[in-house]
Amino acid sequence: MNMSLEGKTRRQALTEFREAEILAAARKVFGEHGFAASTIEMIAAAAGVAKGTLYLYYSSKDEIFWNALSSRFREMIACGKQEVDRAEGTEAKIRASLRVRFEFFRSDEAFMRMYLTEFGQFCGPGGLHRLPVRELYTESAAYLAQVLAEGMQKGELRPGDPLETAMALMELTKAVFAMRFSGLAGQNPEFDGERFVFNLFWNGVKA
Amino acid sequence: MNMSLEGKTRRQALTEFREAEILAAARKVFGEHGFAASTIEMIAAAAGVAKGTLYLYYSSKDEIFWNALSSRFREMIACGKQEVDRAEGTEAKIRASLRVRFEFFRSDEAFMRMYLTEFGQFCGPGGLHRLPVRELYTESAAYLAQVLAEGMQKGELRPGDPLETAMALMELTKAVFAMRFSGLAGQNPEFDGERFVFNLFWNGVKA
DNA sequence: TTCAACTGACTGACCGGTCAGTTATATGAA
DNA sequence: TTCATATAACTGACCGGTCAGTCAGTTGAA
Repeated sequence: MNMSLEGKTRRQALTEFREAEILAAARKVFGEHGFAASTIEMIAAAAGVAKGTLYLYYSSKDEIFWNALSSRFREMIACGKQEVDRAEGTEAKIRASLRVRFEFFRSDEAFMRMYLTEFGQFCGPGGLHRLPVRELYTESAAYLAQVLAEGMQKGELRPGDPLETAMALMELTKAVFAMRFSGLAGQNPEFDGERFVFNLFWNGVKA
Repeated sequence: MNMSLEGKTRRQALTEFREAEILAAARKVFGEHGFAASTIEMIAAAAGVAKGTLYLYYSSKDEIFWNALSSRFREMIACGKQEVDRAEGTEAKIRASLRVRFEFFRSDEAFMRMYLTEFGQFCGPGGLHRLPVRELYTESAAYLAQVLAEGMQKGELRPGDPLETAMALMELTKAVFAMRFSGLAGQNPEFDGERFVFNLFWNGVKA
């Protein structure tokens, strides 16, 4: 974080730093225990502040959750769009999109765990409709769907519903991380999740 | 339910019926609101009994949850195993396994919603490790993994980790239902989820 | 001295689980 | 069949613990 941009006082910079600290703590706690089992006090403790301080920055548990998840998620979407634009050709664009997602998840375990444990929940039929999680999810699928639609148009990909296919790829990625982190599968250190997902998505299982 | 089997009094039959009623109500409520947001009183109301009555049949909210989910899930596993055994050849076995899953989800929306909203959650890193959900999940993947392993052996399928691949298929199935029911995609009535999942899994997206 | 930042004891709502009391059903003697 | 008794099934007010959110008081930088 650049803490000395012109136009920002030391105070403002400290405030932003504190906000980022709180959100990082929130991701850690929410990722470890899930939304319901996480308490405001756990988050405050993880951030090294008192309970009341959180309410100087955010007005509710929901808002902390939403900011913790969406801020990082939006970074991931932006980065994904950029890399996809940079890549040439359908296959390379799909690989780029996968690479960004794997890198974000690998480099920020708290974020990944939070996404794994809570995102599906919130998007699903019983999800917290009070939060615009669905829009975020849709947005992250949309640019990938665009790539797939063009690939289908050109005849490089089998015809099908691009949005549905894009979401399937995202869910496949999620599944691989979920298996790894829940200890259900993918424990072999030689197992390359990114390669596995791409191969399955691109070629299927048939020999 | 056969309520007049020899050896069962009217009482016993009614008791079993009541138990089933409670579990069905539990699936409905848990599926609609998720575990944390569902209260014992909501379930009691849905079952048409008082709060205390639930505790005559089950000893805790956890136990109700576990019975509601696992009883139906085990039926699905048993049915899947049977159909897979009956089918001949790798492709037919995979199709059979998919068909059973789709049929169970389609025929019992409450169960499907409960599975969608809560299963991943419980298996995941932040999951309720106090419940043996993971074992159930592993078991449901294992027989499919067996089929895939044999297919790989025979050279009909690309080589790979069978368990990982089996779980990927299960997650793909889940994803399709989740999209449909969350209204995010797959809304076109002509969209055939079962066909979509099989094609993607079998052939991949590449033309 | 000023005041923004921070604190943590406190409040009120909520909910899982209990249990003393009520109702429904079965039994069997008259 | 009728009534008395026993017991199983059920009820819902209540209890204790938890936790999101508040606010009067404290701290420390400028």
